[in-house]
Amino acid sequence: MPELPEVETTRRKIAPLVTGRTVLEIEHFSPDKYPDTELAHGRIISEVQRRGKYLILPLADQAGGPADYELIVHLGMTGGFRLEETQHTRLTLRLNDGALHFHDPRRFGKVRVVRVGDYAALPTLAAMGPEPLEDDFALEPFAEAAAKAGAVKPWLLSQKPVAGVGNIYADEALWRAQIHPAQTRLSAEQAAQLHTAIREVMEEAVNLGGSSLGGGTGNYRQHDGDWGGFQLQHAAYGRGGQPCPRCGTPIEKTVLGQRGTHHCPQCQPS
DNA sequence: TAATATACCTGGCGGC
DNA sequence: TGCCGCCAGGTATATT
Repeated sequence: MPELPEVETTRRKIAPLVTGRTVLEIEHFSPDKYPDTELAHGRIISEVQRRGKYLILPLADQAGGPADYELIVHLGMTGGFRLEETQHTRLTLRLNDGALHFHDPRRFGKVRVVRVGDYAALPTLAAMGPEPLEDDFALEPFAEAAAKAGAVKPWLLSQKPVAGVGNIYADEALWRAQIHPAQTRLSAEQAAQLHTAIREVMEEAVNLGGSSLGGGTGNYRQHDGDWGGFQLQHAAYGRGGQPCPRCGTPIEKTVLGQRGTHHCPQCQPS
């Protein structure tokens, strides 16, 4: 399922296909699910930005002019862009120079057009924490918040301490930092380990094009059908019952905050 | 205010 | 072989 590395990979791949293009029409049959998309018609996509797991496409009414609206896209669990229409195409972005199809089997994805910076309808985006791969993801405020936080994994998934961490990368980062997912109030040393682990995991996953998982409908693939490669590096996520790569103890699968959670009971004691 | 629970959604898969 | 029900999980919303 798309988390920050998968969304960043999508951003890099679709940017050359849409930047500078005029939106002729956004076609779909779900006005409730994809509101205000008609506001994009006739506008020019000036660039493709990313904030956490959201893609943000600023829209200007003339080439080189300031953007007055933004097309916001969240891939949900199964969303992605395709060059060809599929059985699960939910929305089509028709441009003056081709088209992109939003493929989303489980319909958890979101697409909407808003005034620039007006994220009132997207509270998670409005309250998004710092980007993990940017300099503003500073250790000090992270450690300060971690010292007061509840269970660390749900805290990470809230997007407030750091942007873009989902279930897979939360499990992987906690495994690397050797912290139990349910631990509360991290020590300064643990916060520093986790801070480093989040950066490492995200950086490696972005470099490998994200994770593609087999089975279920959670398959993430890039717009051209390419698969990511980070799933081959998973140490904990999806490896319940298999030996921990660090100590050999079987990885335990539990449920925490309604989410499947994987950890090593030896390396990540509670 | 914060933490926790639930709904949304649908294809794959295991069990019978 | 076919049917049934569980499972996956990011976000918004409701509840505690």
